[in-house]
Amino acid sequence: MADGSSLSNASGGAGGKRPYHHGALREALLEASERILDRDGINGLTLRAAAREAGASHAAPKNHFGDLAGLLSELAALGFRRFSFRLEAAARAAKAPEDRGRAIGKAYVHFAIDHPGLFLLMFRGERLDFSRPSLQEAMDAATAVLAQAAGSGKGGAEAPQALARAGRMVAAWSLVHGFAMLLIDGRLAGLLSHMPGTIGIEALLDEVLGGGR
Amino acid sequence: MADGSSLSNASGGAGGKRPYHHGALREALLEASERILDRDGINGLTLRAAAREAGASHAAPKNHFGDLAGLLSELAALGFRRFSFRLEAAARAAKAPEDRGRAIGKAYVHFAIDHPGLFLLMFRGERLDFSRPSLQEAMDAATAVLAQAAGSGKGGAEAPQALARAGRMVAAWSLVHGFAMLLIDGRLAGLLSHMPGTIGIEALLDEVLGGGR
DNA sequence: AGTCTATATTGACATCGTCAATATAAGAGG
DNA sequence: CCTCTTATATTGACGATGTCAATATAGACT
Repeated sequence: MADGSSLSNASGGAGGKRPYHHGALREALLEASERILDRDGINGLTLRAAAREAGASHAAPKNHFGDLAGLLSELAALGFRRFSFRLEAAARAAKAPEDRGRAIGKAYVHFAIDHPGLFLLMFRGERLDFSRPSLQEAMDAATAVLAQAAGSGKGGAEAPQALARAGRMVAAWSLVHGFAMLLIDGRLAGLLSHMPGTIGIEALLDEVLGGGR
Repeated sequence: MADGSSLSNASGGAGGKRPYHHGALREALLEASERILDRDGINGLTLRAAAREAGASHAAPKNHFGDLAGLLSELAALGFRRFSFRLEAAARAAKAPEDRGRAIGKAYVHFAIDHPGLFLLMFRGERLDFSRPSLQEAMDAATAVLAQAAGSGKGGAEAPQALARAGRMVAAWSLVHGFAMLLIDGRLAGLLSHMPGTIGIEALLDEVLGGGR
């Protein structure tokens, strides 16, 4: 997943003459896009920048993604697949079943911390094209992981029960999502700097996740 | 606040000849920007579009805001001031002190629902210039309202107490912020459509806010 | 009056997304 | 092997955008 060494066969070589056809330009563009996202933020991620970083001409992305929204959507889909993977891994790693929710919540926030640009891209609908099947599928899969995690207690389908279950699930989702968003946007930095001693994000996150226990 | 009639003195008049100097171009640009934000979303809000909508030349905003980030930041500052006002009004309207937190939470989400574009602009740091004093002040004021609302229980300044208090405050903030963000981004639409009967956003929000009681 | 300064316009440039036209390579079918 | 077709990539162009420099205008101040 983090490999990518086998994909770039002609970009940086000393041979100098790139073949007219890249061979795996789609993957190269996605990798370049993620690199740009991490380095320059989402505003630096443009079609032309991605093409440049991948060593292609400025209009090359059109063949593979059609559109800027297409490139961003495929990248977001990739992010959602990784996101699901990490959430599931965290759930599996939790020993006791009652620790699962907390473990998933921590994995949720940690993913946002590790990949802030990607996370923001995934959860900012404006620039994405939700009609893309790959994005739809990846999003649905991630949502399913979250729903399954929060809705562990089995309940009937009657309205009041359903509302209560949905409320618990959305509350848990909102809690971790809001924390991640506020943190990524630097909204908690001032608070943390005013805290005594060496209280960091982890302690605060533990407190936030553990408060409802 | 929603007036603005007295500011546009020469834009749409039948007289036709605009004076070289607008007289209140700064306010006109801000009003035009908010109109564009509501109509076309944040991607449609450009310097030139704002100038166009205000009936000025394409470089006019430079004199008042210097920069695109400047215009967006002033608009965000305006949003934060309105935000604080509504949160405080909600806190005042709450009869019992124990209802205050819930009232502020609902006001928080309602603000996001009423002004999604503005809310996203306010809480997306990428395009803002936080070195602007007006934005800083407006943000700090809003944060103070939230902090005061969540930290009603007075506690000492020792580390463990401070951590617990910060945890409660951040948890409450994260909960409403995450709910607002997910809702605005359409992430809860699928969930709501699958709910039986006529369960709407309000019921779900009540459930989310009441779950911790 | 005259001058100064804030305000607004015009024109230009680099960059961006997107399209049409063209070029190149790879594979299919003879 | 040789054509023909198709997928892939490049080039050039266009309008839109942010930003800057140069210029124009009008109100303020002396």
